[in-house]
Amino acid sequence: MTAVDLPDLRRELLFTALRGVDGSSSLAFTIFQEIAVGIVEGRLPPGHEVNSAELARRFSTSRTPVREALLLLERESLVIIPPRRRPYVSPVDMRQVREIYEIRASLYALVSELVVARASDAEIFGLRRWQGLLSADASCGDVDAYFWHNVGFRNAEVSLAKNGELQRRLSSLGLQMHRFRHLSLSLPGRLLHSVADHERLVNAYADRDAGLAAAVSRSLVMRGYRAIERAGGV
Amino acid sequence: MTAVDLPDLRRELLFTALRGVDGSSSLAFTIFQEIAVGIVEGRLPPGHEVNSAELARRFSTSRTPVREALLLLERESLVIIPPRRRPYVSPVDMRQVREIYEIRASLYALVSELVVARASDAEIFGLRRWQGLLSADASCGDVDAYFWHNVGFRNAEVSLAKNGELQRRLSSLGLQMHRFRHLSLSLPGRLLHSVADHERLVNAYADRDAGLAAAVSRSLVMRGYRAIERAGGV
DNA sequence: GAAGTGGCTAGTGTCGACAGTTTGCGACAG
DNA sequence: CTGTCGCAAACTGTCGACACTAGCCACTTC
Repeated sequence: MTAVDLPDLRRELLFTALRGVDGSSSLAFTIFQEIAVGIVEGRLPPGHEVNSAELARRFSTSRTPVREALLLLERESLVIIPPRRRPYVSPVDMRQVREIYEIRASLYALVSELVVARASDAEIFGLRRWQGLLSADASCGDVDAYFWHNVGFRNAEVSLAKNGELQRRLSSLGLQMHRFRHLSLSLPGRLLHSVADHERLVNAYADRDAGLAAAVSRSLVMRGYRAIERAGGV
Repeated sequence: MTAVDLPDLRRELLFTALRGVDGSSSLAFTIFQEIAVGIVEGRLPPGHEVNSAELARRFSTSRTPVREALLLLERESLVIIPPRRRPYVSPVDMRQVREIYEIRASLYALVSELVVARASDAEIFGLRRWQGLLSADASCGDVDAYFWHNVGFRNAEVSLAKNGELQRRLSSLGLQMHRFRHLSLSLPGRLLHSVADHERLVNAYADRDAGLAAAVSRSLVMRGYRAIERAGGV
């Protein structure tokens, strides 16, 4: 991977499942992506006010597509639009983090159950490839690569669950979660735990043990939450 | 309840958790509600094309708020907006029904766990009031009243879980689900099963048995799905 | 000096209009 | 009679403009 196409790949991973949802013009979606990336990467901090006229100038377009983009951002809870007032980047508090992780834990447990029920042996074997990448990243201590390969692993997993609605909703939650991801993985020892969990998970898949897979998935997510908690919150 | 305020009450139950999400003008939200009700009640059948110009005329407004309303409808998966083509009411197929029920089952299981962990005894006791209404409706065989009291029960339950994100997402799923609700409850014997389940659920809450409550919740939802399946699908 | 009041500015929500695209219909060839 | 091409109507996406509201500052008043 070069430094050029890596960001594209990342964006791809973030927005794939959401693209289909957007039926409106691709112009609005482009603006939506641009701002969303700015938010999840922290360039636009929580509380930062966004000005539709200024955005329109910056993207050299009128305010109409910008407004639609803002609506899309609101749908993903990245922006809050008070009536008749300026939209602003939504704040992240510890309460919301907890809420999102609770939902994710439940839904990934469901994913695991569905994978066991519906994925073929070949498909499950395909997950081992991702797991291998994760192990390699962890032993290098490459937190960033680990994170993105982790996203890839989860995307692969979710698509094996063969539930499009679930995929869409998890993707939406994922976008939110990327805002505080740096807190979750940068703790010492965190990567090794995570690698061990992934290995247990793939083994549970191979054994077709739905209960175990669900439990591991759930604890994997909640371990991430507790890591943030231990790091002192957001 | 009179015949006048009943529809309002119903609309309230359907849209409460979504209203906060909408930051845009109340005009767009009003149009959104109007069309959404039309869709979930079947007046606008799947595949029906909606014309933004005509809607603008009907609500005596311009096309801009209508477009925003359509975006809101798309966010709830009630409408599909292909690029540069007319939006149309999204079709419901059995696959999607299954997908939604799977997610709902998981999330209501989570709700039950959270209720056990977080609700006070008094709050749990409050659920018994709803349960009483359900029993009464079932013995009268009043399917319609049963349905709406059921919605009330679930809303109460979800609010006891004290997870705002979860509430919003379940509300969104609920809107979808109302499109095929009539299939789920009108089967003979269905109501009695459902009443028994609710009783077991409230008892599990009172006993603070998280595992049992989650299991009952899950099976309660999936029983609804199997009822639709048995009725021959959508 | 503090509190209330009035105008001023920035910015949203809405509107009507226009360009580009899709769709439906009819003419025409095979 | 059937399938294809082309035109006209319809509709979407986008634009610039306007009214109206929220928030702010200076000014007045007690």
